[in-house]
Amino acid sequence: MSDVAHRAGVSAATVSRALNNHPTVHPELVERVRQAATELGYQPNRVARSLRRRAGSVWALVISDIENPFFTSVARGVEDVALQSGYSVVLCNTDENLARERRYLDVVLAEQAAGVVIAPASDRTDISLLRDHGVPAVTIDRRIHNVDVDSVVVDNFAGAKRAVIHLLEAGYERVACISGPAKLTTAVERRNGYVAALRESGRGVDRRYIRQADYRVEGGYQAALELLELTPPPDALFVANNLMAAGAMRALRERGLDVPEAIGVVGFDDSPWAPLMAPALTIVEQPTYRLGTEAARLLLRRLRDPSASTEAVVLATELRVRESSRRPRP
Amino acid sequence: MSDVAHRAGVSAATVSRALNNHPTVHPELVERVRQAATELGYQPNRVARSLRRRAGSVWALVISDIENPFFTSVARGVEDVALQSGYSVVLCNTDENLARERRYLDVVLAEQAAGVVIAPASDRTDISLLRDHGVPAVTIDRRIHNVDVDSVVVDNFAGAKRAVIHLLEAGYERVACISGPAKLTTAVERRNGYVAALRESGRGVDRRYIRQADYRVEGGYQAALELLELTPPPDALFVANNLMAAGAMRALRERGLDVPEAIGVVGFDDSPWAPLMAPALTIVEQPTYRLGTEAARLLLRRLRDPSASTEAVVLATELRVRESSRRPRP
DNA sequence: CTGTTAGCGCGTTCAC
DNA sequence: GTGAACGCGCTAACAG
Repeated sequence: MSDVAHRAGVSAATVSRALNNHPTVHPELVERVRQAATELGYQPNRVARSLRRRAGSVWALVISDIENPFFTSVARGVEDVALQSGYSVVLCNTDENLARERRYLDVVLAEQAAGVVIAPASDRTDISLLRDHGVPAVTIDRRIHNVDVDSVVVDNFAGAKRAVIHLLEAGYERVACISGPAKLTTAVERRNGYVAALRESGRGVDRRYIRQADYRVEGGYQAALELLELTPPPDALFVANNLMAAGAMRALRERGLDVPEAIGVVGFDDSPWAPLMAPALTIVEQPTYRLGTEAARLLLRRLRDPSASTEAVVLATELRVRESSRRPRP
Repeated sequence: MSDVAHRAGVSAATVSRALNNHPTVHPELVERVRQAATELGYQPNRVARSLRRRAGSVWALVISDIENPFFTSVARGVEDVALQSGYSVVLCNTDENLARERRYLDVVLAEQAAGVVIAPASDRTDISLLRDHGVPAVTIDRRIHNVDVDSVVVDNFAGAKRAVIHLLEAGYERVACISGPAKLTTAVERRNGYVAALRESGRGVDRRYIRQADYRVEGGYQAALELLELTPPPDALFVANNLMAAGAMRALRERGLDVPEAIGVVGFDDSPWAPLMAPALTIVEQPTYRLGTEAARLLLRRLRDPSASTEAVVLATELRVRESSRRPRP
């Protein structure tokens, strides 16, 4: 930096101001500094900058399962608006593991990230650490209890309810539910939507038909097998996430059950392979990319005005009917 | 830090030495310092540490398509061994875009990453920047031309050749190839394997049967449609990556072509949905997780001994025969 | 509008 | 074996 200053015939402070678009610096000097900087191939040392400014220029996107296309799409959304605003974003994968999540939050803090977008691994994930250190955070997908924080989620309850009503209207009688971990708000909200749909249609709720799995392929597979052992077995499945839906479909195929004739299936959240499966899977579609851009927007807003009141965005879902829920009328 | 020093009745320098396991510090003092540190909840400021040490403790994993499960699995591998060695790893997604890749490399440099594992977006990606600044790098999946760097790849040539021989042995006559971007070594190596298999079997190579797509779903879809327009159309497809294979299968389904009866298909690289498709897709399996752990191993080695001679690891692939290539004998 | 000065929080020389 | 002093590269105060 002092080389640049020397070459431009100014002081280091002016180099700093020029390169950071400080308004009070003479245009001609800005030009000279820019010139000298490019000639010398000068790149500001962001670590030193972070140390001094006490805030870096990268966002951390903390997600809970990098293998789920849901998060990859969200990531695209966050990234696109971050880059536009001069921030870079790096991904941290927690694997739904609280210890790993904690570790990454420490790293984020110690590395002085400018902000954090996080899909909490639990409804009690502690983000107070972040706030205590002045690092703004936005939660996505899942909620945290009793914490006042900017957030973006989808309307899981309505989406799930709509899906189950769709199955009932198609003529299925015994709809079962494969839900997710109780520590995730998405799982309980989707289960609640399932229950509400049954109630409103005047049916009772058989708790044996509700299985709690882990949002992973294998979990969905196991849960589906267990449900099929019941008497009478369900004739439709509402599966609360995309990965488990894939597992459930495999279970049905192995058991030789025809979908949608013998059993109907609706998943929650789309995936690249859902339309390719045989039969193509009906799902509740989430605006994943938009989830990311909204989160980024909230983070940007908070960065500009730390004292703004918190905002909670709720996005709508949409039922995408394909083949797996089209029961032939008797 | 000075608080800790004060509480432990020592100087800041001793705190630093104690916390970094410097051998020359008295065991009793180490204990006092540790005590004081935990009591005060002291966490070293990693930014300041990076500035001083001129190297941080996070690795950057620069990948080219976060939506491809191939990379997510590799990421797991890298992460698992990095965490074990006290490093954290963050992901950067380049989208096969050279400008974005360049930008992330600048960020990585400026943020003083301890090391980089990168799947280059092109065979001419410029790694020299990293080396000039003393940041060790390991390339994975794709090679870079004319650069001496630690690398981990799979044997694409052999894998592709094996796949095509499998199709020929199954009785298919006119095998076409959907390859990837010419700037990626994986694409040309897989295409070469395809050509070699045809040659060795005494067949000619019809260049019209070779299509170059972009490693994405839509590209595979389009390429397959084009191939089907040919006269005579191919009766088998070797598709050089998993995403394009999904697109190709969709094209075949739309055209009403039965797989594997009317046309056989083999993909390269597995995916969660490949076994779920109808018919289940035959693929060349890559040791993705191992790719990640090997890359991490090389990086660790280089970190410990910067002057070690470079190592190039080549991992074997394995043909996983499922349904899409099982041609019924006439 | 620009230059000078003084740290940001550490790790590393030197003396002792 | 330990402490004092210095500097990593940058930016925020202040003074001019």
